[in-house]
Amino acid sequence: MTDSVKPRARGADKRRRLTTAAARVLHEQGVERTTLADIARAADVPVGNVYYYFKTKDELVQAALSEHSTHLDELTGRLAELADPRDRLKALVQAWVDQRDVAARYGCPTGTLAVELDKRTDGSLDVEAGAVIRRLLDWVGDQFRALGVDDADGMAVTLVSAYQGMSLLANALRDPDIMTREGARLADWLDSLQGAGRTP
Amino acid sequence: MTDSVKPRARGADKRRRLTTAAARVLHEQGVERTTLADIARAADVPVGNVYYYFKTKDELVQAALSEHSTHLDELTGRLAELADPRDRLKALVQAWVDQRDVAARYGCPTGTLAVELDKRTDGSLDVEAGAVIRRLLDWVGDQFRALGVDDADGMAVTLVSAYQGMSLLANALRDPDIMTREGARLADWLDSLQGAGRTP
Amino acid sequence: MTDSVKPRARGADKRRRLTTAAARVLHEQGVERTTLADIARAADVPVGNVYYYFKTKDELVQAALSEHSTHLDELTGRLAELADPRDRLKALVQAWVDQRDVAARYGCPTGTLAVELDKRTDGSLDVEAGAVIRRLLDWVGDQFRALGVDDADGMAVTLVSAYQGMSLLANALRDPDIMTREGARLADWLDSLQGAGRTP
Amino acid sequence: MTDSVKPRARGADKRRRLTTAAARVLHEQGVERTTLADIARAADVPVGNVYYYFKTKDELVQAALSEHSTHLDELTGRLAELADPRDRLKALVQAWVDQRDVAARYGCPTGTLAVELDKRTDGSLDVEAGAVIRRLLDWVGDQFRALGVDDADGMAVTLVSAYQGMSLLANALRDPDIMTREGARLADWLDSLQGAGRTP
DNA sequence: TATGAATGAGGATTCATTCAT
DNA sequence: GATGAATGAATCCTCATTCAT
Repeated sequence: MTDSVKPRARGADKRRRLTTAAARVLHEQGVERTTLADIARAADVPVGNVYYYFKTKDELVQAALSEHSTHLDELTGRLAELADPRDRLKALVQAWVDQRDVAARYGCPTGTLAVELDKRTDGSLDVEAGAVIRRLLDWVGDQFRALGVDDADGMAVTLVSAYQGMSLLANALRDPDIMTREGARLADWLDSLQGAGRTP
Repeated sequence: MTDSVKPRARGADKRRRLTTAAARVLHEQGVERTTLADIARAADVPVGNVYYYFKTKDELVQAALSEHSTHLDELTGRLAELADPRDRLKALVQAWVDQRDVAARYGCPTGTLAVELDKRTDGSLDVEAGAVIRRLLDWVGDQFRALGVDDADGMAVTLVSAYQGMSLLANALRDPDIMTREGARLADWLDSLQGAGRTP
Repeated sequence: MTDSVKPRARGADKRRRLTTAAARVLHEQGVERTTLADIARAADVPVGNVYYYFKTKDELVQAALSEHSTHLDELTGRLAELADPRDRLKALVQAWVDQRDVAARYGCPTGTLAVELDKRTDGSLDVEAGAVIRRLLDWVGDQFRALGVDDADGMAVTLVSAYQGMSLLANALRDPDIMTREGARLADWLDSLQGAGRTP
Repeated sequence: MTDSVKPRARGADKRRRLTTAAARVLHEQGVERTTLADIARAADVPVGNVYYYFKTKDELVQAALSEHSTHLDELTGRLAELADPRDRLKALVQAWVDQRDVAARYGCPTGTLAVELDKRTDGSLDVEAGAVIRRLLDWVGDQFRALGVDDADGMAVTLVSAYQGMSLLANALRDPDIMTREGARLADWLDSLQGAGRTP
């Protein structure tokens, strides 16, 4: 019987639903404009019950951050199957471009979260948002290193910076095509790199 | 008598103080975390008096946006004195780098404002934030055009995008050096461009 | 015209009404069982407006404490008009007895407040409640000293202790007569004391 | 088999643990500031399970009250072994003094519970708290009667009153020495009693 | 114009109690 | 009997906005 597993399964399920809903709604509405009731509604969970799973709103923000971090892991996991680091980076850029419509409407989930959390003077969530970005930087840096370029970490900053910048502009101008065009430029840049890289 | 002028003068002064305070405090704390009382206090204006000058909080946000727009005008005005468009762009980049400490703490004023306002579904402030960024894009595009490069507007997007991206990363990682390094890279890139702007 | 004074007067008035209401309602219902709405209603002030005068619930508790402290001052002020310290102490006891019905229903305002606040592990209100009691102890000690008895402070503890004890018992047993009987016993005891205060 | 008994035994054990925990935690934190979860945790019983043993929170308060009542019985039971009623009363006072540190931190368990419950307008727990105190009064009165003093019940009120008062003061001032000094005074007073008592 | 005061609609959080296994 | 999970009513507190003078 799966019956005996059900309660716990349902509990885990609710936690999952709340996390997913939090990630989505916080991305769409921002942290401050999102009420717990919004998240609860999106997850189809009674408001009072949210606190069984998350003691504070900040813990939900934290969970959303972890969710984005997990998405990053899944993405880099898939990209790891590509043999050539250059192909991995190009596939990463392509993944960004594929998200152009969401980015044009709501920006990069992690980037916009970081922007909002960095306004805080209290708490440590800002640091955690930075940590997710740093993990992306590290992975990108590893690929550049595998490519044999000088200053792999500097190039990682350039690439991720370009991604955050184009997402912000696409969002501010509500124009997904910016993602497409800048993505193409980045792909060309990656193609042009010999062992020693050139700037875009 | 200057007495009769004083009230009006003081009125204009208050409006100005409120606008300046709004620009600064909204940048530092974000729109949602800033209360009218915060701005009133920073401007040394009684809370109840704010509404004489600004009918809603959004009007204050709007005023802050205009303030940033004015700053942009002043900057481009100064840059216009440089003869070479390439020098103008390089000076622009240098101006960004000069702001690195503020950027590392609070991000680009206009960019972070745009990120926050873009989360809204109501109002039109998001559009206005985009408009400020578009004016920067236009000005940069004009310089690239003067330089004689192909796809001047596309390059403008690349440059402004890089600025927003490096500001966001510097902010998220609390590292002003990112601004310095990426700024240097952008300067190199501008130097490497073939164009009418510089004699051989 | 008193019109121009009115606003401030009304403001001060409201603060006063809130303080008085807080002192009474907190005494009657206890700190934890009293909601801000209870106090607001008793003072006939809209709930949201309470926060204009008191930033937190604890500040209202604090105000209630000050109110009791003021009552104590007023009482000792009146007693100071009596020439003989023994008479002062006896009048103090009489004042306690006069409050027997309130004490039988709700206990000593300061004592019960202290009991409740002493359960807290946070904040400093418990200390302040103790301070009010200590001021009573000090005043009583001064009278005993004036009477020329040995160990005036120890006797003060005994007297105040007796007051707190009889109030607690009267309250727990809902029997005001306990106040009357113990009050009489205390008066006898004061009379029996040898001291400089009374000629033979 | 003891197997079939075990569950019940365990059940009784849990009930006991809950009662003991309730008595302690309610004394330390007060009724209103103590959550069922606090008690459950202190008793190492799952929250949801508490309701198998106690239908409401008030029943737990009631159980705590009974616990204190039982402690009183145990104490008077031990004191009954002393032949002289005066010695019994002096031993009672000594028992109070022995608890001085707890009293200085949390007050008399029954007294502070009574103070808190007396603020209620509903329920009957306030009466029950009074009943425990009355049983103490009755026992003390019996001892005074055995001593042959006039107005034994009045003297009982005086003695118990002194105990409650000194506990409250020790608690409010966080000073256990108050218990020691007042205890000594009470012992002297008991010693000084002839058949017909004198007030302290 | 200026300003202290007022207002009420939320919003996060807590918790006793109940319920489904 | 046992227990994790669920529920919703309450409560404190915030704040944009309005008002009276």
